Amino acid sequence: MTPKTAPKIAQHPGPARQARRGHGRVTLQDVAAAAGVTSITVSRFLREPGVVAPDTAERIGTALAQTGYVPNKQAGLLASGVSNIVAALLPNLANSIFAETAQGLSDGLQAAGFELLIASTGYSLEREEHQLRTLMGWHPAAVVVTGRRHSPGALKLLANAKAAGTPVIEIWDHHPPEPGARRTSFTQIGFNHDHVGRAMAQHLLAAGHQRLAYVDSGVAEDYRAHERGLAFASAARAAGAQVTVLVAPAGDAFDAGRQVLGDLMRAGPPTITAAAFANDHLASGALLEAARRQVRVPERMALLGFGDFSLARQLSPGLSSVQLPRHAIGAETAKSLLDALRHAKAAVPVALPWALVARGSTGSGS
Amino acid sequence: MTPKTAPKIAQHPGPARQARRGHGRVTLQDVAAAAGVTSITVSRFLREPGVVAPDTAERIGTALAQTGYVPNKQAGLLASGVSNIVAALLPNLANSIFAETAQGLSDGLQAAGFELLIASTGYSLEREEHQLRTLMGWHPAAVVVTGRRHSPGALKLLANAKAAGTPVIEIWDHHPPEPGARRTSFTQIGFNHDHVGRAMAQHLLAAGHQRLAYVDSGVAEDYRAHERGLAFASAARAAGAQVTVLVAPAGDAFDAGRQVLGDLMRAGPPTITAAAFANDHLASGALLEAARRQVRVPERMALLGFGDFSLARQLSPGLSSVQLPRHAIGAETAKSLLDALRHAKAAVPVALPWALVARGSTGSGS
DNA sequence: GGGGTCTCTGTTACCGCTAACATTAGGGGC
DNA sequence: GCCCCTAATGTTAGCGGTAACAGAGACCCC
Repeated sequence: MTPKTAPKIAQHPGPARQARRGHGRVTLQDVAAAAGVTSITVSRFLREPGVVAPDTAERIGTALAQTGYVPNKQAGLLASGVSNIVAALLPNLANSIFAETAQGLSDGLQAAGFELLIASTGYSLEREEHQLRTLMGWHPAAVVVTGRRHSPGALKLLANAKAAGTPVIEIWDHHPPEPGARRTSFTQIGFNHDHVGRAMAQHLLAAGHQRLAYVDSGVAEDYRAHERGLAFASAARAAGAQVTVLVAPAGDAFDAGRQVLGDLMRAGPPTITAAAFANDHLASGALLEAARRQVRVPERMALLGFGDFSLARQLSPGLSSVQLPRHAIGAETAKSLLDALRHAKAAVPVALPWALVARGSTGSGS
Repeated sequence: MTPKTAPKIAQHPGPARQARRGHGRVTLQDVAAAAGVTSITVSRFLREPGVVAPDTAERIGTALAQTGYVPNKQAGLLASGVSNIVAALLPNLANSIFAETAQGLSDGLQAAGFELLIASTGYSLEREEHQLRTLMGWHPAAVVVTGRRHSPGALKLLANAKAAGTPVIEIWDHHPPEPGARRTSFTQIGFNHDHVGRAMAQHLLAAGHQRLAYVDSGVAEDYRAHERGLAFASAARAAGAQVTVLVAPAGDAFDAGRQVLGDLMRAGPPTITAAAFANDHLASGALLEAARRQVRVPERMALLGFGDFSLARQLSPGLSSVQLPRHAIGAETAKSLLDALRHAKAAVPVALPWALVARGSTGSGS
């Protein structure tokens, strides 16, 4: 049996080659045929309706509606060589902290006709590299990654991208380059976690506490939480206070926070009187557990969170926390990116504001 | 000035056409040249390393490492005509309810070499249609949408996709087709919201309540929450109870829940003694507000949530709620999808289990 | 030793679309 | 009438890969 082909009519010599066309989808050619023009005219019409003659435009419009044409992005991007894709890598989407950033990015990019391709890394550098490798296959117009720590392979991919003129932005961090480090530097949009850690310590010190604890995240790879802890500890110690660092157990963050409260109460002597947490979930768990155990907050134990989740101010006493530019990081990144792409220049780094919100759990109001 | 071209060496006649190649990226051709083979050999090596001779494989491996080749997905997918993309549309990513579903989908698909393209609709049918139109441009291998209600335009797109052999799955719902409705039916993977609403009513009735309220979501387009409310009300009324339906104000869901508690206390006579909520955030807000006002839960007011967020069992009393197959919906969808694609058949619908978890807020334990 | 089979690599054409250049028809100035 | 210019559309050759088919050796068997 010869392969299935259309009957040949006076065709040039050569073997019957199996046609690859026909995945059943409507192409520009089909639309063009229906409108009595060639495909390029339809292509032009789609990008700028004004350039074709009014009656042609009308026929093309009808043809488009009739056929239900859906443009093939693969073909379009390949042919034009320009990409309207922005690739973004976040540790996590389930966590509201990053979901809002994603939302901010998405809003800003969509308005400008860009598409967002998101992947999550689960805080693992290995997964980040793998995801990045996959994303780069789409030849994105820009790349957004979270934080300034990456695997060597990922760094190479990012450096290559930057060298090829693709803007690369690191979000959720804003840190001066390490003195000795020799690596390509990328645009940073976020805030300085050292500053936050220090401010958290100062807030507790100002309330008169001298025996402090920092409760680090159970996610070992969350280096930003770790950095805040280091800054917290060093600021507190510089002021003559004592600091214990605990690591929250893995699993449900509320439960972990509950459990940590027990550890905090048991610690000493000397007794710990105030604790700062890597995130609000942990802190909320501790606050709820304190209520259950009738531990007086903030008198016996002051609690300070990070992230200012909407739950924080609902508890009683309200949870003091650090309010973050969650959405702004995404929005600013989109802005910076678009600017860089439009003017073919590097994206500008941005340091975004954060604020320590004092509530009842560290002493002030309710 | 003539356009910049390479010096021509005894080239065939014809005008100098400006080269379009050269976006600065490494192509298969470059790798092939470095390895001393043709591009097709490298292409084969990439997909199945075993088919090329061992020493060729080694040279190609070296060439790949040297050049830092990143495959161009646009070109690959276009040429092969097969897509490894699954497009998914969810109302929201910031909401943990859907984030976990996305995670389940992503896990299942990534293991099978598929890529997930996610977009969010913000519960708006209009945005859904727009996003769907955009996503279809990638010619995905399968399409996942949330719920069974779509705009006419979106329905047409989905029907076209299904007709072209692309599996289409509706998640988070599982509902018998409406009798009169004339539309293409798609595979559903989720649960029946009528059943849940009824069970919520029965739970409160069994605890002896006769004056009930259903607090609907502030998101008008969340028809599933609305359906649960209708089923709740009709089941309760069938049992002789009275039902009031409230709509939560927009804005922060905790605050809305707090506010609703006030409304519930003020309602009557006769007094309302139990309320079911469209989600756990609202219910938690009400529960926290009840604690603040020293309203006794469940004696004076029983509260029942939906979603069983991790916060639910942390409060005291614990919030009774409906535990949902959040992750399973994603995982099952991935499974069903992969099966359908592998065997070129329709995806099988799945009804997934949910469970009403009784805690202190409706009477039982702590 | 001839022919068959297997392994490996190459040639050609094409995926669906767009950039660059070409062509045609009509309009206006002199 | 001729020329030039503009507006509208067409022709050709890719983008960077992959499918289908072809061909060159090596090996084996009778």
